[in-house]
Amino acid sequence: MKIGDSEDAATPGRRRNRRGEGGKLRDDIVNAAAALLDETGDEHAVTLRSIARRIGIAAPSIYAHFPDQPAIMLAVVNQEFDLLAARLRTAAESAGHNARQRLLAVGHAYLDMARAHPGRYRIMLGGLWAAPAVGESSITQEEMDSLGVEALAVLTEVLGECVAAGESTSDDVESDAVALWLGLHGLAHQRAVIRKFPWPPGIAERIITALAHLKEA
Amino acid sequence: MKIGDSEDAATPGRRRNRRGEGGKLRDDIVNAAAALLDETGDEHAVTLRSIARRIGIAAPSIYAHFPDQPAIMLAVVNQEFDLLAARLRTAAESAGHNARQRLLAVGHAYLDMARAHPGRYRIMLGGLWAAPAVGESSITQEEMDSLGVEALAVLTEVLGECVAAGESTSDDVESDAVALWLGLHGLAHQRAVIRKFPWPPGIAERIITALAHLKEA
DNA sequence: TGTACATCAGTGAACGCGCGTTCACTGATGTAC
DNA sequence: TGTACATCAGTGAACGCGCGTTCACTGATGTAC
Repeated sequence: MKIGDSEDAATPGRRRNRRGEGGKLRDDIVNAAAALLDETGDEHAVTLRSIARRIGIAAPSIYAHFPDQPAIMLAVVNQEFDLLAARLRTAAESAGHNARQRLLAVGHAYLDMARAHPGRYRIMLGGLWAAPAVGESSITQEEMDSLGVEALAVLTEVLGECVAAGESTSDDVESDAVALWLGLHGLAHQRAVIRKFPWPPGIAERIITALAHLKEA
Repeated sequence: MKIGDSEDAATPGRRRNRRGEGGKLRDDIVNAAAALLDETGDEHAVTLRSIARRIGIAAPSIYAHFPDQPAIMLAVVNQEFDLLAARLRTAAESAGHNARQRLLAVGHAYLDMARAHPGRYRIMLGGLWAAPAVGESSITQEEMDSLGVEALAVLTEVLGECVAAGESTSDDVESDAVALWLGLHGLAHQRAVIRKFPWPPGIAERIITALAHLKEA
């Protein structure tokens, strides 16, 4: 390599996929985008060129898999929401049969996921790619609407169990599940954004028990 | 003007400030930045050039008033947090002497402010300019830390009044004020970001009464 | 009252950068005969 | 079994764009004498 060479492809470790395995690059692209979100927390840092650089491909190669940048973001966010729903379900299952413990486990699983990947979480629930992207890009309204549904369903489910078990005095499980989600989100989001705030100890339990109308322990 | 002329300065309406009044441009810059946030919701849309275009000045003129772009963002956010605290105080005063009504008024004032300017709100509380900007730009840590303090103080105050009046069963006013703020923020932020969600009717009261531990009406 | 001058409030051209996107292309690999 | 060929999985150069930032400058306005 001569001095002065400058290429977009920084990591030469990558080998071209074999015939029929071209689809693997799609996963590499989505994972690279997620990693860039983790590092920067900024959706604008996820450019075709930054993704290409990180994987070690040429930028135009991405066009074989995604029509535009918002499509990549949607793929990341979709994957992340699926993962979130799965984590919440796992948390509920692992927590046993006590309704109150199941609900607390789900709430903490939500917060843990946000804390593990603040940059990703910030974009998932607060990304600008959301609203204005529809219409100007390849993203459809249905794809947008279906995003958080699964996760909210898990919350609604465990809250309903609490009511059935006499642990919660909620008079409207659907509405209180939304309220609970918003409270969790408020905490998760501000933790992801500011980090230095002197959070009161037990703030998570405080929010969950209040919004879920749990009886005193 | 000849055909083919192309200038950055789009609005020729502006007249140069008189001697000694150069500082007026500073306010114009901050207001233009806030207006750009309202229109786009995107901090990256607030560039030196877009601000200059909107005011009708040349981009380099900004350097006389701000050292860099983050400094402009901080000025906007500072102004907005001051305005928020003032609105919350006004809401409490206008609501009379009933502690419960004062708290509800403050909560709704918070939500109203977010709803009136979603783009601004999103950046104020979720902007990326926040954490990583310190150190790399002209923004100091003290400036960051002092941002939401006033608004939270108002919430703490009216919640304390509710406890004193026997309207709230909170056992820890400081912590519950933070919890209440986070619940309000969760709702305000998601409303600012997604907008199409079928919010349950009365979701705001539901969140406020639960987190403030208000007794049943 | 008149005039020279300092200063204030900006301007306009230019630079290098990273970006999305296009275009013609290349070279390894599997397949038909 | 050997070989020609189609196709797959990409490449590399180039374009125009908006950006932050620099630099030397300009022209109106208030002030000192």
